[in-house]
Amino acid sequence: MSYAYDAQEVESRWQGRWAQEHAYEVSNEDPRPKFYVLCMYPYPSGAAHQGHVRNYTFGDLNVRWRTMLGYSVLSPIGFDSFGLPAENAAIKLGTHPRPFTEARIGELTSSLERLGSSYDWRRLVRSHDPQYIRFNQVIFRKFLDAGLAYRKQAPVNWCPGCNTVLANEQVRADGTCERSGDMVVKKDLEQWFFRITAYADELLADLEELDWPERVKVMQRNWIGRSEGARFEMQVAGSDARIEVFTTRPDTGFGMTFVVLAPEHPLVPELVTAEQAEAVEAFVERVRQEPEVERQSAQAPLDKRGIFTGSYALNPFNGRQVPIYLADYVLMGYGTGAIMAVPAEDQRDWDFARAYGLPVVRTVAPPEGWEGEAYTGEGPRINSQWLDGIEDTAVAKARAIEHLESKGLGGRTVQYRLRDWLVSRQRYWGCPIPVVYCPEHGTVPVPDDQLPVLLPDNVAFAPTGQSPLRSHEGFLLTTCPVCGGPAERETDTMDTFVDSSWYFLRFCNPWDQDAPVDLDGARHWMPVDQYIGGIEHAILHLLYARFYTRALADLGLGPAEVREPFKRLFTQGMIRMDGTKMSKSKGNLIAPEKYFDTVGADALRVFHLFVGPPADDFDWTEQTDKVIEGCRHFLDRVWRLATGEAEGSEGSDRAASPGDEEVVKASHKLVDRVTRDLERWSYNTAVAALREHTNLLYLYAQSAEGARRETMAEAVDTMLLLMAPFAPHMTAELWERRHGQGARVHSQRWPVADPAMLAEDRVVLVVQVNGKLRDRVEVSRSATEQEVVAAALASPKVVAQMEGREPRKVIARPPTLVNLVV
RNA sequence: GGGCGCGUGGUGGAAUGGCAGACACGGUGGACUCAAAAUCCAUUGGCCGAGAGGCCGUGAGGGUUCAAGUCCCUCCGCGCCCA
Repeated sequence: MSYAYDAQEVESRWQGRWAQEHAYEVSNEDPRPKFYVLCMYPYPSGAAHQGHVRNYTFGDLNVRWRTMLGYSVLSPIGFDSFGLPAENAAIKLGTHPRPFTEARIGELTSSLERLGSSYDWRRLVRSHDPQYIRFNQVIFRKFLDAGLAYRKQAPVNWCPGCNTVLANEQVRADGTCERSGDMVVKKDLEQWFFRITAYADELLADLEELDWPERVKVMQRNWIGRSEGARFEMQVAGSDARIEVFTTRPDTGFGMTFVVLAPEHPLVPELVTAEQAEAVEAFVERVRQEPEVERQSAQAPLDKRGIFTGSYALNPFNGRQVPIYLADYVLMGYGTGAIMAVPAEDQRDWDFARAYGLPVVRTVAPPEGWEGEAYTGEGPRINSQWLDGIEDTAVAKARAIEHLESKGLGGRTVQYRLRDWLVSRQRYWGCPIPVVYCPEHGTVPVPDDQLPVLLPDNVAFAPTGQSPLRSHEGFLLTTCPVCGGPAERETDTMDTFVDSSWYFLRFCNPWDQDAPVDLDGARHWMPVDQYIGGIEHAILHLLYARFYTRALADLGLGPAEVREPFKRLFTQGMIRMDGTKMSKSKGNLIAPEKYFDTVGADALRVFHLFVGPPADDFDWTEQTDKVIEGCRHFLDRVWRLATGEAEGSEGSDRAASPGDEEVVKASHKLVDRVTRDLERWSYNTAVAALREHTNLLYLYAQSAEGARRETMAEAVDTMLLLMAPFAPHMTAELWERRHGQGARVHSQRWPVADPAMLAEDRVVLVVQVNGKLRDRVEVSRSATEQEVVAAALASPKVVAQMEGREPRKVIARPPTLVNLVV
């Protein structure tokens, strides 16, 4: 393979210059309009993989383009450097997570630099830095003071593989850990939570105004899961006990023919009759062993999944006694842990009723000829006394709620699926939770002047189910900040999603020593104007960050007006191989280094931009290397044009001709096309336009009259400007060679197309007969309806198709289309 | 089961309701070369035809429209999210 230029030499030289010239360092006092571009900061797993390359190429393109548009662009980078992989590696290799992590950061940094990414490296933030730990802990303490952080005993998701608790979001739909793949089990433990549910309504409502992919908004909406309904109490027959239930369909209350409780429900012992005691106990014990997902996935036959308690409740609508059952699919953690079962209008209740021979009473009349089972649609109420005949479900719901309120049994309520965020982890490599337990004073936060609480280095990493910090006495044993008496430190660390929930605020002024977030800096730069990352963070990270930004604003730790962190979000597609995501654990990573060493970073960048829509997944195949070669080939063609190496590309100083004019017009069209494509994130078509234009310039250079020197020079300069965000090294080199020492393509203004040059005098008129293309005729741009129809009818091909018939109808869209209907 | 998205040449993909397949990868042919590589040029959806040209064609079927890859309905397949 022989190339037109030495990519390695050119690229490393320009990377050196950009660093030396501080090209992408920005000041908070910069008077230009601001633009904040951010790629989700990476977990440092070592050298970059193609997913990183894609992500950071998109980011860098935006940074360089926005800069050329005249913005003061904030482009920071950091590392999400706490987390399990480093600790697992430490256990496996006998090293310490810190040097391990820092070595991986070094490798990833090198990859990012070799890619040509432009960052303000002075603003680097790493989650494991003592300063970052300190501010993480300051925020935690403020949350604690404000009641946003609290500790409680809770059944939690425990991953036996990772030896730690997981957040709901980290458990996959099949009940396995998203990290290790082990089956997650339930454990009752004392855990720390953040009260994200306090913001549920706001997090839901504010999604509306975000310029985010609709798909991501839908996922967040579903995750928050707001449902309006009623909460009410039911009396247990022959007892003082009351069962509280939540339902979204209070209007179907007359159809409640039984009640179902979660097996863990605290009233269970009280409700179970002597005859049923043994069977219920066995049932409850069995359910306790089942993972939550299996309980909900409805695989096992239903008649094995529930049991009668022997007791009855009173239906508050009609006063009838209904049996009380337990079933594994009712969960204590959601709602009240008890449901009113209406088999006629709920399919799962229907199935349960069938399995246990329970009655079904329809309260909404299904349409004529309904042969289905449960009916959840609209229809007049029946069998419902004072609700009978009402067709509007909303009205019926309101009446039912009024009834409950008037009887003092309950009322309207809003229920969320969203749970509070469980943030404690029984692992070492994370931010310590800054709390001390004193026998006298209980839970005491570590005062600010004693922060940060840092991780000790000399710990044993054997996974025991307890944090390694627990066995480190020097860390564990401390004194109470209040009384000075002996006390123990909290040994759990924070979920790493805590670290990534506010790093974008820290970037605004990472030099501030006094507070996590500098209010002036955040006011200047926030919100992030363009956030770029993977769809896999659609729920977790993005929701937590939105919560954090609001909580910080409310506590005065962030600017009050900054409540949404990410104005615009772009979620890039994944790189896949053989149908699965590329990842280190699957061993199918393709390192970019081999491409840096051969075709160069610019070619790899152009490849990622060219190969398909940025939002779509891409399958890496055996053919991919060929496509990357092709991108290098394209760059070589541009290089040869720009250096005069391509045949005829220098041009001659002849007088201007109509052919030159066409080239000038094509350049203006190119500016227009590429600019619009960048605005709509259509990088693949932008590259296609650039390649098309290159092909055109080659033909121009080799045309009979030859290229005109000035015309060619302008056309090539325009190309270089447009390509500067795509292939920064090559364009920087060519620009300097063409414009002299010190000339910088990335400091130029982005070109603007002259609208007058976009309009052609002559256009192609498409002539259809009965909607089928029959001919193309050239007409004037200003051709009238009469003129285009006349031109169409004059075409010999059209005359042949018409076979002497008169058009029955003529559709004319001058000057581009005529359709003759016969 | 529910919701959302997607099905276009051998391959990746393009196409504000108005010329389907831009731009590439691969293939074929040519120029250059002793030869090859590299480079440059041409050609490349299928079928029929010597050619001019014609017919068919965007997962399947139907509909709306002068005109449908694009809008609507049904079905099939794939993916994602929630169950």
